[in-house]
Amino acid sequence: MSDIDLIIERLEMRGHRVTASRRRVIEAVLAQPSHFTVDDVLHSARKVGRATVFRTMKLLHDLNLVCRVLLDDGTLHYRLSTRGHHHHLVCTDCGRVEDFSNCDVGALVQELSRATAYEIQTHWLEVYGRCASCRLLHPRAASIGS
Amino acid sequence: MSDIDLIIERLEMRGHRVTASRRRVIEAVLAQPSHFTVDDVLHSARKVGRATVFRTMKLLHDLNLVCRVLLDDGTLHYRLSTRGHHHHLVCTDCGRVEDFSNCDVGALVQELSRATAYEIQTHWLEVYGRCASCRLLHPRAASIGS
DNA sequence: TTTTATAGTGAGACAGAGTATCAGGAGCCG
DNA sequence: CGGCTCCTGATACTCTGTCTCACTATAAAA
Repeated sequence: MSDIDLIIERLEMRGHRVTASRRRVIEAVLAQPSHFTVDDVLHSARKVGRATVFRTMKLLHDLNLVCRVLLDDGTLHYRLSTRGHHHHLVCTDCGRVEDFSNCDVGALVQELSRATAYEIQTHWLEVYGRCASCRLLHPRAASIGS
Repeated sequence: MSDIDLIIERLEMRGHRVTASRRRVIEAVLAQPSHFTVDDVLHSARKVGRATVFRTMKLLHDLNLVCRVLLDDGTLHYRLSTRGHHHHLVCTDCGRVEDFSNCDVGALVQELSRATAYEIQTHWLEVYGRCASCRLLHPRAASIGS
């Protein structure tokens, strides 16, 4: 079963209608590189209204089929979610994004919960750095200044 | 020396002019509760143009006098930065924000760096939960649904 | 297959956050 | 005090996202 069919099945399971526009948006999402903006999808999925692209992205997010990545510059990107809860390591040069989930945030959160009496619900962690190839191409470049 | 004088001194040190508008914005920032939006400052600092408030907030952020908090609903808030690097624990009911810096993210980042060959530059961590008083007032309320 | 209730759509108006422009005003330095 | 610049405020604009509403198409019943 192809990726798109899996997603469509998930939509049906939740009682959402499978429309032509939704198919087009999902196809566009699947055709994107690792991460992308709503605008990218909008340009890729021709013949679909702007509002519908936003609505569909929100739907996919609600269904945990897609997750958000906050880039260094404050812009919000999306990417297909492969696993459940995980975090992102974003290369500030080329924009490549790695997932990681083998993190100790769980322990930190427990400690924090005990210390503050908060009932921790969720967290958001993004890590920024430069990937191996960018470091080879531009060793320690342009890292001064604002 | 008062808070405002400290900030002004910092401005001067970096070669920025100390203007009446900047004073008014800084006073407004100091008068805010723990966290606030640009809009809050805008309403509090009367007689200062919108653009100038944005410019001054950005300036304060660049000078590390103020830091950003990403709320659960996606809105960006500000707060005075008291220490250097730290993170936020945000109550999703009342919006209260706690700082914490005694976190193990450093170890996580080192491990991550070794595993991925990234040169880690920075990270962004926000934790969301419900604070003790909100849990007392509304025990396990309204946590179902979207 | 036809009907039907209603979820979904698209165009465009709207809203909120932030930036660009530019003439005029105010700081800082000599 | 004079003047070079930085800064300001008004406003137009951009960008992202939401709302509205008349219309359409889906899914399920008949």
